[in-house]
Amino acid sequence: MFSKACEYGIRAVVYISLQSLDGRRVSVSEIAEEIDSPIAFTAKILQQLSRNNIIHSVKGPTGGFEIERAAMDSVKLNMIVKAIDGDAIYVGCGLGLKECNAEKPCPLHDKFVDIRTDLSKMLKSTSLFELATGLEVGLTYLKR
Amino acid sequence: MFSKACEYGIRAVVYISLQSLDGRRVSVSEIAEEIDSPIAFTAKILQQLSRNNIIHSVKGPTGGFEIERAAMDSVKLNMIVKAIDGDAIYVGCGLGLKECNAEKPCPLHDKFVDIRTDLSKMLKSTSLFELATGLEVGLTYLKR
DNA sequence: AGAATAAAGGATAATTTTGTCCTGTATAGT
DNA sequence: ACTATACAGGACAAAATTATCCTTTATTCT
Repeated sequence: MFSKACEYGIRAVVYISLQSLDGRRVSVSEIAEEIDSPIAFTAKILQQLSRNNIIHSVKGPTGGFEIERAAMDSVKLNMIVKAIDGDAIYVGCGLGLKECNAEKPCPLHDKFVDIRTDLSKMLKSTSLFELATGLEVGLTYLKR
Repeated sequence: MFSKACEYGIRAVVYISLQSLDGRRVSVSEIAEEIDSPIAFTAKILQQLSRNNIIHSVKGPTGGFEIERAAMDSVKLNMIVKAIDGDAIYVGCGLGLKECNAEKPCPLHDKFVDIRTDLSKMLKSTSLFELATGLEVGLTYLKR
């Protein structure tokens, strides 16, 4: 569904959110450790997210990644997916046709639209804060 | 969502179904031409589908691929997806965790289960016949 | 039997995705 | 100013996916 990069990205951002709720800035190595992801690859993904203003990075000692409390509400999953995987998941045809739309639909078009609308709604309505608090309360997990 | 291989596979099988409804057996080159896919790669995928008894292949002159009328009803999309992409799409965690289930869910687990249940239902209930007849009537398209 | 046709299958290549390593740059603390 | 820390970014490597080519096998038709 999502690329590996996107999976790591979401996990990383949720972990950063969780720590930012405690006022803690976190380093790439801590993130990679906690979400069980390859460290250098994770660093690349965090760069992308930082460039897209989804997370905030601070260089130097005591530096690391953080995310403002307000951003945890305003940043939804779809923004993270879009920053990493682009909008292929929203736009592309399920059967890979270049030209596929209501006028000239592929055999799966209508059924796909339904699924994708649901997925899209879910991603657009799920905030980082929601995901981070689930973790905080111990309802959900990020590792393994 | 699906791999390229799977996209080609579905398109190919739908095209074969359409032609089989007319009693026509089709060659790899005709299929690749009609669904706009790389011919040799398509051949590999058809091999897989043939080994999985989803389509029937006949060697030699007048040979090619075909699918029985009864199979068009019994073969659902999920069987094709499974034959090509395996069951990762049904089983795996949305965030890539190895261990993710109702006991120890990832932050997205519940929301993902919903989406995937819908996708799964759709694939399990969509037959080749249904897709092929949509094409036949000119409601849907396979190319471009 | 021989020639032509079409799938099967092995080997290999190109591309994309995933992943690593190393140098540069900013910053905090002494 | 110096040193240590941590992100930024470029170059490179490995693995997976996508794609091609060529030989073999089965079958039909003459």
